[in-house]
Amino acid sequence: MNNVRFATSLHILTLLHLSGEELLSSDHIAGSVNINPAIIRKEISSLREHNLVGTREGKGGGTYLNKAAGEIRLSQVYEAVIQSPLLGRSNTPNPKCPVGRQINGVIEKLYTEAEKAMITSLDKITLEDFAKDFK
Amino acid sequence: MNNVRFATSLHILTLLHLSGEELLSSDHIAGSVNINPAIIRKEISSLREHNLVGTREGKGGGTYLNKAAGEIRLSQVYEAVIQSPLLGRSNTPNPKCPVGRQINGVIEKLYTEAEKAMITSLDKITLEDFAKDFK
DNA sequence: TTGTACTGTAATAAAAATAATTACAGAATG
DNA sequence: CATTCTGTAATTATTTTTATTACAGTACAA
Repeated sequence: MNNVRFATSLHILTLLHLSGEELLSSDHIAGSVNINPAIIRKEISSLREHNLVGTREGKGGGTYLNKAAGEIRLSQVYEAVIQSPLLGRSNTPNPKCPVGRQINGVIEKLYTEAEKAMITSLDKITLEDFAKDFK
Repeated sequence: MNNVRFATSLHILTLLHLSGEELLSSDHIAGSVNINPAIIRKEISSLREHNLVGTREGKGGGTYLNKAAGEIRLSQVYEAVIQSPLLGRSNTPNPKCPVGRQINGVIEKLYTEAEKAMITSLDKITLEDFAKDFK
């Protein structure tokens, strides 16, 4: 996962949490994250698909947390954002070689285990916990 | 880490392990992984810096495991290969925003924890264990 | 009922990361 | 000293990721 999406989503969610009831516009969020509002809206789109946030369109619209911060686990944020295997891609090895033929299966099993360990650690942390580190 | 390096290194090490005492050339390995020999040599270079393998130059040369497969933990392979944060990069947020100002620190702490959980799971598996899945 | 301020989304372009290729000097062998 | 390897750098190509632009659609509120 060599991108910035997880960090961006955490940033968005933190802002929403700390802003209480107030809806935040993508422009406002973009100003804090320091990236383009269209990217923020796209990211929010993923978060919304995972029911972590809701949005209201039109004038005065914006985004809000769809559940209490204590109910949002960082593992859910990870799930909303992940698109490629945590530990990287695979090769397309030579099927004529016994190792080449089997390695992707073996690697996938390994990666699944390792990712699970990571997700378990994220699962213990809620957005509320995360936000407590901001003074 | 959206690249293929971990998979490549695992492949290399598995071949070396299963080939016993025999030195393997980068050409031979490249044939099984199905990538360019120069990339294999570069990858081997990292593994060698981490003392996982040794190489002999010149005619008849090649690469060999530098320790017993049971002594090589997959966490070490990960360390040899990792170059960017497991969970992705950070933004360069707006320092005028309280959240923007602090978030990279908070994220780093989180990422470190999550990565540690993942590494712990890799640490339990040796190359020997890994290779047992090949029939 | 119309102007304004939002979102959603797609299309495109730009930048960055990754992988592949090529080349060649140097090492060890026989 | 020809051959077969490695090490490494330079270059190019490819893929991924991010940024930009544009505009239709929604909702509010005057």
